[in-house]
Amino acid sequence: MSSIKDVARMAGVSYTTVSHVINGTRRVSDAARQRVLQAISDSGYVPSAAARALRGAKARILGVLVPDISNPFCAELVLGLETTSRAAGYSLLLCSTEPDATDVEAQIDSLMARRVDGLVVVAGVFDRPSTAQVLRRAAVRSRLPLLLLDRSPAELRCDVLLAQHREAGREATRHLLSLGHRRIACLSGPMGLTISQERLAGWRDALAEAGVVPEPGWLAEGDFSLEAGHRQGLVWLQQGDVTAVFASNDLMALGVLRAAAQMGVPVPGQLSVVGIDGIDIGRYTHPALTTVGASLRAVGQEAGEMLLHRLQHPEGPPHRRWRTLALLMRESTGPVPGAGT
Amino acid sequence: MSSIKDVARMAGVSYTTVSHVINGTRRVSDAARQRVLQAISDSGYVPSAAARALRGAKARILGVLVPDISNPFCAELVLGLETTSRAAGYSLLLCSTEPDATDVEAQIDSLMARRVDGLVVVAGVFDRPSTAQVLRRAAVRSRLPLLLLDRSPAELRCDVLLAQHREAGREATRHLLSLGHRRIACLSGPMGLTISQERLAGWRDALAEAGVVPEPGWLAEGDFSLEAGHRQGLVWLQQGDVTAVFASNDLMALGVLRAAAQMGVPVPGQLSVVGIDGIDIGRYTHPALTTVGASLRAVGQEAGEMLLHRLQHPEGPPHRRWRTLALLMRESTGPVPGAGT
DNA sequence: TCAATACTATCAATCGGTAGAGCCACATTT
DNA sequence: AAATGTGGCTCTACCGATTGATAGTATTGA
Repeated sequence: MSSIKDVARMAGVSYTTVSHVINGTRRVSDAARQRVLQAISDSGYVPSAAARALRGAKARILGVLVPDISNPFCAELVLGLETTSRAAGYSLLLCSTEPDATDVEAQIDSLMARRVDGLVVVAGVFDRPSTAQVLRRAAVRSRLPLLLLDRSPAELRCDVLLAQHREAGREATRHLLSLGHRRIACLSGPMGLTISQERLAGWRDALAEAGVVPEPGWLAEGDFSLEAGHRQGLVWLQQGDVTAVFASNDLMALGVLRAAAQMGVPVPGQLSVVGIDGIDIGRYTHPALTTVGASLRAVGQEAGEMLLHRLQHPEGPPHRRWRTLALLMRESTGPVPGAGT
Repeated sequence: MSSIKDVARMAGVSYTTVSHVINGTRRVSDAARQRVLQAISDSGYVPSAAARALRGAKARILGVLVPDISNPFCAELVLGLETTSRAAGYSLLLCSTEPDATDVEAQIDSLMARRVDGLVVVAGVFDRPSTAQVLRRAAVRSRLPLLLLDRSPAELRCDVLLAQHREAGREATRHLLSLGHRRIACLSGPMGLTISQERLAGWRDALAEAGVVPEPGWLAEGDFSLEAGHRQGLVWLQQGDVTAVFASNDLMALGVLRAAAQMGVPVPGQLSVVGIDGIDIGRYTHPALTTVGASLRAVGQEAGEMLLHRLQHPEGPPHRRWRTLALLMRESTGPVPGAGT
């Protein structure tokens, strides 16, 4: 790899001059500039980001911590993030922490070592206590700008982009209730995660409002995967005592749809399913997934904008924005069976 | 951010000693070591990767160029890549180039500036002539180890992980033919992409073998998106003159399935659909998608291993591995309608 | 007692850039 | 003619780490 000195030698100038040509930081005669540009183009020279960063400039990298990039929720989010941050000249260092989340701390260390300018952390990642602690320390000690998605820990002063998960869960469940369902199961995400708890609470809220007392078998815990939704969907359908399922995320909801299809249970004729998130593919399944969500690309973009804004204004008060989750009524929910037309 | 000097000051030793403690490069007395470790832990010091990289060490970053991270094909691939590379201590710098692929060169420059140790490039990205040229120059000039997925340009000497796309297209189409289909449409990916061309050629091969002359309306071009599959699916179903669709990737195939569901056309009763790739979600749709593919996580892992191996052995001859695509027969394909039982 | 031999720990050069200070030649002003 | 200004470039210190050379201090043996 050629360095600025090689270029300087080729162009017959000092390497300071090369630097000034590249950065436009000082007047350089046209003759010298031309020779330098020629040398740069001939050698394919690209200034070392490491050296620049070392000299005091920013690294222009954002770290992204998501639980699982193969979950469209994360993937679409990252896409939005990429769009925004690339436009601002930032690159993305991606960490997909699950399922072997044993060494998340090592990943964070590696981000710190690279002196990322900021960090976007998706809720699920933050919910591991050890990870949260490492992040907290990092954010406090090195003033690392942090944008937390869907999580707002009281003890950490950082920007957050939140959603009303409890309300979302409530709305999803209310939607089912309004269709006449009473026996509504909840496939929760991992109980250790705040968003799971909130969405679950929303389900409980809505049932309570309607005077429905959930039976023990109506609640199950999954891990946000297709597989988990599928497995639990089969269980519920075999037992046959719920008419609707509220899944804590879209991927599990799709798994439940699959289970229903596999067992020949018509959706929404015999079973209604609602998810949360709004992943793109939910619009294209059959039946299309009713869900509570919003465009995840837009969320990613907004998250990127918030973080970039913070980089510009490191000292301002923490921002707290809400993303709106709306009921996207599609085809996987319908009137409770036997409601009498 | 604290530096090695701060740590040295806190511990009352020279910063050389701190370095030796961190790296275990030389004997340090227990007393000194303890003080250094304490200072490191107190200050939350993490060595600067930039400074290390500058001093001659590797950056321990791999660049990843994918067309679209929100396509599960890419996302699953990246997940596999992440698993392998993280285990080896490498981080991933992610670039999702589409749809506004205008500044891919800027993205590559930014990767070069960061002196990534290696680069994984997914076929679609390489198929843009200007991008290919930039990559070629970069690979040649700075000996940047490159792993190309699904593309093997004659003029570039680098490692490749290939698949028999033509054979895959042929196999998918043959599968439809073996079910009695004759009127088989092809929803190709962008014609400018090599994989699209190959898969398309496979479709032509199989039709020719069977003595079927494709009609003009049977071929359409999409952009690998759900939306494209959906749109074209509606067109074909409205025209009603094909009994099967071979889609050049799974996402478009899912779009076609959606179109069929929407128009009340039973699959595989009235229409058969086959895709290529093997994305995970294809197993969970209804009907589950018949496709020609393999575990994409495994492909990502293999790609990672190949690239890491290359980093260890920069001088060896280029490797050329084949990933196998196999027909995954699921539920979206069946006998041609009216075949008479 | 002194030299040779470990051990430790420090010094200083270096990587590739950036930027303040300085230098030189020429033009303009008084 | 001397003083001043200015455009164009170079010198050099520095960022944070690594590493070969080196220095200081016990320990050991003769």
